[in-house]
Amino acid sequence: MDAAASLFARRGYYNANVDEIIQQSGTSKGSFYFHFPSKEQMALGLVDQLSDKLVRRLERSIEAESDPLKRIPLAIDAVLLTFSRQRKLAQILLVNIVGQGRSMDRKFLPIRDKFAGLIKRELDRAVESGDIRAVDTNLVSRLWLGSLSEVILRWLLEDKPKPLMESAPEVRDLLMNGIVARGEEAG
Amino acid sequence: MDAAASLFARRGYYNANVDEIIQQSGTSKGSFYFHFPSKEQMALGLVDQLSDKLVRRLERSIEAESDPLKRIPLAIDAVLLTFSRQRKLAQILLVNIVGQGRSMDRKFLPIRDKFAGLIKRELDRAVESGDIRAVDTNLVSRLWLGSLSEVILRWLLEDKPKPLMESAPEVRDLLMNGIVARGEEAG
DNA sequence: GTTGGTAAACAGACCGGTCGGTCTAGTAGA
DNA sequence: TCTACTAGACCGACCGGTCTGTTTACCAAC
Repeated sequence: MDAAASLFARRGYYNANVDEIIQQSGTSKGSFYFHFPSKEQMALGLVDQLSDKLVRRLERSIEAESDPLKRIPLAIDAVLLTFSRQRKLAQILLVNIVGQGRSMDRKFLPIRDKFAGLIKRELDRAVESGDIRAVDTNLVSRLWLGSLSEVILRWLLEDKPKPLMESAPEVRDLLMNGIVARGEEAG
Repeated sequence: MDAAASLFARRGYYNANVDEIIQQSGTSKGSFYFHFPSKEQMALGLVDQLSDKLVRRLERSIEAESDPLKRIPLAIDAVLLTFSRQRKLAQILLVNIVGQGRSMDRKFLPIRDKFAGLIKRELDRAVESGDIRAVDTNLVSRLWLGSLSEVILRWLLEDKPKPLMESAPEVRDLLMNGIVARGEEAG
């Protein structure tokens, strides 16, 4: 029951025990283990599903725009906006996906690839069209992924976080600034 | 026994049980709980200690240089070099510090501040001296922290990671490029 | 130098709670 | 009556933390 993803979001993988998940979703142990082989597999599946949904959402948010140099900031905004409206999603996809022990972390690695891949594809488009410098898009996509993760992570964990969207313009500009072709300007 | 920090590095906080830590360090339960009030406090203390040591190390690596525009890349290199030589340290400080449940994560937040603070101080120097644009150093320090974390995290988790230092020059340039004053050039 | 006393430090058996996961007994629908 | 699914009591392993000693270090008194 995906509704019980809240638990993973609120307490992390290890602290969200199956009994609670069951209780929260109004079902039972028997039911849970009929549908999922194990807690681990269930978590893996959940994360997979959530990340797919997010990637699709981001792609949809930029499909209307064809200018690579506009698509990228659009996507950045979409990421920040989506997470700022869905803390749970952010918590799971950015925080609770790391630090669960080597083997778990490894299994979660492909998730990060999905996002990095999305960024990379956009960067590649922009490079091809000559709008940005011929950077190592693979590397840049990771730098960006890390940057965005960190900003959002702070927002999630801080006591009195200022609205995430307030930083959006600056984040966008700073990231773009690092890669736009000399002579051009971001924004 | 800090020698048993290896366990945290290898298995993560929740999977490193006290019995193993004890066994690995050749001591006993009684001894452990004589020195530390709890597993949690011990982990917190360990992380604190490790991060302090790293910060000092980084500061030492740039103290000889006074030109802000040279100090920064120097620090970036030092970070990558240190971690590439000490996987354990990286694993603990970058991976196992997140996703341990909300309360734990919150307690670990100050650690990230230490690093972000270090970056910020250097950026501030560079802004003051006019070497870089008047960016929001607070935000940039976080973007950079995230970028570096992500790059190192991949390197830690990937199967056949290429040497971390190979990416160093490019990471350095990309980060610098985003902030140097127009007309100047990084590196 | 030996004794005795004290407290810091260590050892490891043990406990109590927790938590994935299983198992048997159902129930609903066809 | 057969199958898909649900219920929830139960189990066994695990694991932080405690408890009861025992050792070690140090020091004072004789």
